[in-house]
Amino acid sequence: METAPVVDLETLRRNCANCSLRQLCLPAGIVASDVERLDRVVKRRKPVARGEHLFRVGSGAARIYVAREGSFKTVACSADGEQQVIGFHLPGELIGLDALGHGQHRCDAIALENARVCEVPLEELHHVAAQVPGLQRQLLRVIGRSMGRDQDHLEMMSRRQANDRVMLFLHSLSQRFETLGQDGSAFALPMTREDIGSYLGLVIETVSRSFTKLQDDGVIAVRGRQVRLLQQRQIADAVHGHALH
Amino acid sequence: METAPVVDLETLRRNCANCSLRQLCLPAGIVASDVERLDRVVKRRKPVARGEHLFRVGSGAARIYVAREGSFKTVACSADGEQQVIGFHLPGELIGLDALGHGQHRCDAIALENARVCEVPLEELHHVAAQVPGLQRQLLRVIGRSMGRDQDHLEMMSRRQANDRVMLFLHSLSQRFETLGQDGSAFALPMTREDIGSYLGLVIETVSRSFTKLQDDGVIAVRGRQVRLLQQRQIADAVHGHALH
DNA sequence: CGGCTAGTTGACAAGCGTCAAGAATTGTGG
DNA sequence: CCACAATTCTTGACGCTTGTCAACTAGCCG
Repeated sequence: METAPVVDLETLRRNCANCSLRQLCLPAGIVASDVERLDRVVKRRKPVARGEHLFRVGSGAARIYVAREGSFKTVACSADGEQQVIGFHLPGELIGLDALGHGQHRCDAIALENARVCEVPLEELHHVAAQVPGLQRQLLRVIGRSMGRDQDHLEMMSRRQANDRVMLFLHSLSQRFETLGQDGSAFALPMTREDIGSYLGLVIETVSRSFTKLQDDGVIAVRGRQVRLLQQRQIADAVHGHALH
Repeated sequence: METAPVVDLETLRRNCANCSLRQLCLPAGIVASDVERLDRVVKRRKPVARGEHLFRVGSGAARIYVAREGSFKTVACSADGEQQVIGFHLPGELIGLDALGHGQHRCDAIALENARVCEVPLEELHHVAAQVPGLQRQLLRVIGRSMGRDQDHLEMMSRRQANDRVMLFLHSLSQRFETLGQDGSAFALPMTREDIGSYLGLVIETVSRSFTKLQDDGVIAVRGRQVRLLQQRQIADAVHGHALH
């Protein structure tokens, strides 16, 4: 058996240049020869099993991660052990930016399903970015998009009605799935109701009741983690602040 | 009268190298000669009057700003005109990062008092950062700190009790004033109760009641916008999640 | 002095958290 | 492949916090 070709294929498939997410990720808008330079500093990591930590609060942050397959949650922990989900990370989205400010992670990152990540050492990224003009710009762009998702999250939290929060949440997920080229009107939630509740500042019972209410109103169809958005119009209206009664 | 020396003094005072905020801002950790290169691309702007907009939703973002004197709020607007304060910006803190993702501002920035800002054109900043190794790192650091404040905000919003939100808010402000070398235990709020309410997801009446309650409990002393933190210990406990009854 | 905005306080009710029980789904070992 | 356990999720009843509405007070500036 010839193993060499298999290794080559594997390597090729794992290159930034051949990655299906490259348009969303750091290589976007960078010429091929420069992508290769970026590629050399990116480490492809072993799969992360469901429930496994990618990093923990307090650990130093010499690198940032990109979800490659599967999704993650980031969880901030109070001193008393109370936890709060502060972000979900779908493929192509950055993980670990929370440590940029003071060099230590402020949250745990946990895989919601069996997943893979790319690992980018910050020091080497800086080195390449100094030489590749587009990379620095693209880095700020993906960081900016990450901040945009955080702002979306904040806008969910600012809604007083649980139903509105849940609708905004579903809308946001829908958009992100569509960005990934997937169906934004029907998808499987990668997280539990508990995670959703923590993320939205609601208890699990309220999340459950909201799903039921939205289904009764014909806005969505839910069965377990499978969700279908039936009245995207009504959801979009809620997103833009028009009251829904 | 010799006007020339006056101009020189003015210019000197306004340089990054002589700025009292330089340790918190982009020049931190950069050697003098490189600070000068940064300095050349930074534009010192006219004062921004209280209530005046620094930028508006939808406007393109070729630059980022640093509050220099006075503070700002950023306000996200739903389509129906409902507004939500998503951030406060004290001197030394960045404003305008919300446009990094898609090139358009997602919020209005409004001066809370008569203020001044420094204006940094992004394109030229990239140019300098590519040549000054420390600047790129420092840029990510200040962006990271900005994200850290956003995370603090999220943690306020995730508290269920209005009192906890207000205490976390006061604690956060206190820390930020101390970072500026000011007294963190007694300060003047630059924003209205309405702004605080919007920022914390509470109505103005609830904010008012929380202030009164905290004062009755001897945790703080409030008189209008003047606040004094009396039991920092109790506030710190609330921050770390220990219940306060 | 008078008008305006900002802030405070009270009464009431609605929405959500809490507690409790049960149903549905997933995982595991025989 | 089934049975059983462990999660995960749903539903109901009840009470409390907070939003809503309203009236009033305190500052501020012309």
